[in-house]
Amino acid sequence: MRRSRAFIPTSKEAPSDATLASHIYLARAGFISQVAAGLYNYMPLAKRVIRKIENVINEEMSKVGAQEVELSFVTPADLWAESGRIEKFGKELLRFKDRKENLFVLGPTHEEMMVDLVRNRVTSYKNLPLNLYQMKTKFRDEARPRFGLMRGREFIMKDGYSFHASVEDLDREFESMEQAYKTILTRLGLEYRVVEADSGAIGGSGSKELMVIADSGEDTIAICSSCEYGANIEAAKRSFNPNPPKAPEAEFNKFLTPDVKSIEDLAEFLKIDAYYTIKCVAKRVVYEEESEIVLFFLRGCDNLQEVKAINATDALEIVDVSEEELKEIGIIPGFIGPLDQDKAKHVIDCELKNAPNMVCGANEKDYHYVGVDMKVLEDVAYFAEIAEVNEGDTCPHCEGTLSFTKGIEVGHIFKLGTTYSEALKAEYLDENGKAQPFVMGTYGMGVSRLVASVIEQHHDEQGCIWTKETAPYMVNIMISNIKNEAQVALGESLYAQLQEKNVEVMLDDRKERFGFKMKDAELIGFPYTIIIGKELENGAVQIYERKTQEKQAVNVDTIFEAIMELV
RNA sequence: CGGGGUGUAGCUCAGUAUGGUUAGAGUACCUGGUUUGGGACCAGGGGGCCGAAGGUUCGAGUCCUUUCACCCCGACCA
Repeated sequence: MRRSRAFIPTSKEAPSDATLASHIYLARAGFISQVAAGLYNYMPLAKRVIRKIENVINEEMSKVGAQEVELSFVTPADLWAESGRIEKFGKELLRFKDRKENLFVLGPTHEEMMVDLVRNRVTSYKNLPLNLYQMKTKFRDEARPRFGLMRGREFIMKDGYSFHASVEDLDREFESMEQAYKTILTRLGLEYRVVEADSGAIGGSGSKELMVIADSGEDTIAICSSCEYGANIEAAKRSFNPNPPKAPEAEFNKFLTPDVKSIEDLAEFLKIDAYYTIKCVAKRVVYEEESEIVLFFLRGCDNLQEVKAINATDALEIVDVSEEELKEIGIIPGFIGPLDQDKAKHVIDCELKNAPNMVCGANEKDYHYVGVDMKVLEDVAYFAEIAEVNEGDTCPHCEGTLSFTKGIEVGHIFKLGTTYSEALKAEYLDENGKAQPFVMGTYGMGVSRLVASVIEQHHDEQGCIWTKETAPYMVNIMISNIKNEAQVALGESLYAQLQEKNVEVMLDDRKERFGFKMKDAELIGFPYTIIIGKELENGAVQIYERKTQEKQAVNVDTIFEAIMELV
């Protein structure tokens, strides 16, 4: 492409609202332009990057036997009613009626559509397994889209779905897809981590997220210092503390603790470690039809993990509750304890099961119990994992310690089991001629989010630094002075030669000054720029590598071979 | 969905407290000239329903009411 003809509106100024590097540079370098909240136009450069990422995905998918399809973007609302997700998704589903008053939704994901496509067409175990996927625009009417391509309402996702006759076969496919996804991210030049994730409302027996490591990531992940373990903080586990602080020794006793309400005060007042205190987090737990106050008890040194709390209570959501609401039902904030607690339902963190030497509220103003042995509640209370892991906690799989880092969720793979096939009555006949629901897996990867992720990981103050597999053009040929005939002649000849070799090449033939064109090339982020300039008189040109910002002199006679070596 | 903020030239923003010539700057764009190794300079030029609708006033970018959009924090997010 000739730069003079290219539609690449670069700008010195970033959009006023852009905060992320990927948003700023993709906008400034003329890749994307915003249309409305969470909606972006992809301009030629972005389109090329997207296509390159899609090609990598396609190649890896075809290696593992997945087949590409494309389902319609507009989906009948009936299907969503059939699976029950029309309520679950709520306002995120963009709904509308056609001229015949039929209700449709723009597809936010395609489980229902894919099951509908396969049911009654694949009817025998002999035709399983089957793995179908598509690259498709998705639409989710998010409450708060943000961060450019990172969290748009409209975005491109690769979504794949597999169908199996057994859980074992699903496990095999899941493993194969995890490997394929890892290969894809490695090829794209991304540093990532595969982590265990919360399966959430979609259910299923397992899910893993592929996280691109970046400070700007919206997810917190816990990773082990010595083994491969990594997990989203929503799902992260830990081992019991192998070296707990020294336990306070006391006979079971009600103890006067005037005005001591917080865990810090309590630990200070009794001169004990917060590890031996029991904290209560009161929340309102919301179900489909009703809501109620639930008391969550955990160690004073821990915090409630809301996703775990939701899973433990089967709730739709959990919201804060005021002290007044607690007093109304006879609960005394600051002195809430699990013993003889009959005012509200409660959930106790599983680590407190059988824990001795604890201190907790006595459900009476200004009193705490000391010397509590939680064993007394062993058979009567509901224990569940509700505590959030802390940095420094012990890995659940080895002796290592956990630390936190931020990640961008670019992939999520699920073992769905039969959730959707049962809901949508999608069945096949097994060896005995008996109808069985498909065992399913689903595998998502955010294509447009990957575009942003590459830049989050690969940029500097000058702009984008594309990796080889993602670059919109591999080589930029810069003619420093367009009035110099020798420079133009060499530029044109190299341009033709590289095109001949199918190298993706840009020829900067604009009538601009050297500095302007360099800044532009750096902002866009071509991996290599061939600078044809003053040194041409002495038979030399330069190769500028974007990543290192180094210029290397090359003899004119060998420049073609030199650049072919690099690309 | 709660809290906050912003809408003026393609883009980034002044101007709005206290209403008053023809609404400004930088940048981008067009013309001409100079310049040609780090977003260069000089001269000239085009570009605006001041988010929208009502209202107050002799007069509204500026005051009042309504509304829409976008952004930020949080909640939410297979």
